[in-house]
Amino acid sequence: MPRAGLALPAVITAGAELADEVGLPHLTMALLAERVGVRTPSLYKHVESLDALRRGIGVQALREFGEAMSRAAVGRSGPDAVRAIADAYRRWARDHPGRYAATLRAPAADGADEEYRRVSDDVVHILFDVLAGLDLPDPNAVDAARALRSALHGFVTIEAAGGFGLPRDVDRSYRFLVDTLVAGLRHGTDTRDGTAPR
Amino acid sequence: MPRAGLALPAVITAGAELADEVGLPHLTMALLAERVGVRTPSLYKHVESLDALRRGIGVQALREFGEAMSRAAVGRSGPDAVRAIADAYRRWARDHPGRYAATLRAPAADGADEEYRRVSDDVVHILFDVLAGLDLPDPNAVDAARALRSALHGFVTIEAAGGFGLPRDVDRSYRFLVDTLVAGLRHGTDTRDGTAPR
DNA sequence: CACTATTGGCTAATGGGGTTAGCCTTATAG
DNA sequence: CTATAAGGCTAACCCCATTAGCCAATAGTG
Repeated sequence: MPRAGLALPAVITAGAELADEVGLPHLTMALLAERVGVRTPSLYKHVESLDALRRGIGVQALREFGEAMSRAAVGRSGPDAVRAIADAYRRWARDHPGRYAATLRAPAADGADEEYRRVSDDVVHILFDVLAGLDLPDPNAVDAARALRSALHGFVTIEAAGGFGLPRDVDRSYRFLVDTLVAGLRHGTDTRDGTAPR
Repeated sequence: MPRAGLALPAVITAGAELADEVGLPHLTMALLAERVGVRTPSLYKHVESLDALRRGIGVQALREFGEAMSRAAVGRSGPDAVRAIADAYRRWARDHPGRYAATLRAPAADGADEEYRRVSDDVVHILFDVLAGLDLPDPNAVDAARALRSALHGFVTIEAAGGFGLPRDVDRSYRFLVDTLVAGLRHGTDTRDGTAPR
């Protein structure tokens, strides 16, 4: 019954581009409205709220992000694949800072965000799979995936915030991080108590 | 000449507490004013702007954070010290989410933020020092410090955002991350080309 | 102890951002 | 061709940051 729906996904995409340009915290309904050539209140015919917009950007971004990483892994295996994925991870985050920031979201109330959790899991599975090709001595792949994800996310975030003193050497540091982690995973942790940190 | 100065640092501290309670993004001048029992505009007699408040919280937080980590390291050395610091890092970040978030700041224009850079460097030096006691085969301590910092920050951030699916096992995953990284550092990366990632 | 400069609080006001309500036009389905 | 609903608009509200300008209390100073 309705008319041509050109807006819904287009608005999200425009929002994502804007977020990349001005930073997610500076993404504003007013700014987006101007960008798409509409008065601010009109946006609410397409998006429920600013928060919903951010969520939409996050979901869309996770999809694109996952695709980019998958693409980077094809035809590679082992440590080479891990490195390729790590590079793709960092490059994508740098090229899409607003989208990347939208990727991390507070836990949406009571599982309301079914879709979000799904795409998020998809991305984690990519890490999971690439680590599976590493013949890890330690069977706990969940821990390994979390470790890799933490390392990549942390590095990329600190870099984006300008947290590393000197701008030079950052590429090498990233390579070092990835290689060190892979080396650690392959040798296994020589700790044998399963005690949680106090 | 002025009168008793009870406000300046107290306001920052109150702001830090509030940030921990409601989250840094929800920290507002109005809220803080209410908290300290004053009308909103009065805050501007103590703080230049909301952004300055956040910066102040960040600097103060970095000091406290550094102290907590130093305290955790005394009497320990080697991998044990690294583990202790890692635990202290995570615990502090969990106990002070608002302060921790304030810790990461965009690069303040042109070196305007001398003080910030200093306390930030202090914290990095702690990591630096604890890694020095590890007898690393690879002399590049800067890379090692960045790696450790990235890993810890990434883990803590993802955890705070509720990014890990299941809440259980997180303690073990953290331990795994730290041990894996230490193992990797000790064995050295078996990569020998210094080429930056493409 | 009185005097005065200054601090630290207040009210009023401005501008911007999110959001809602209600109107009106226009394309589309029938 | 026409009824309908999507999609745009203006007006209005509330919350927040920030500035201007006023006033009381306080702390040095004589």
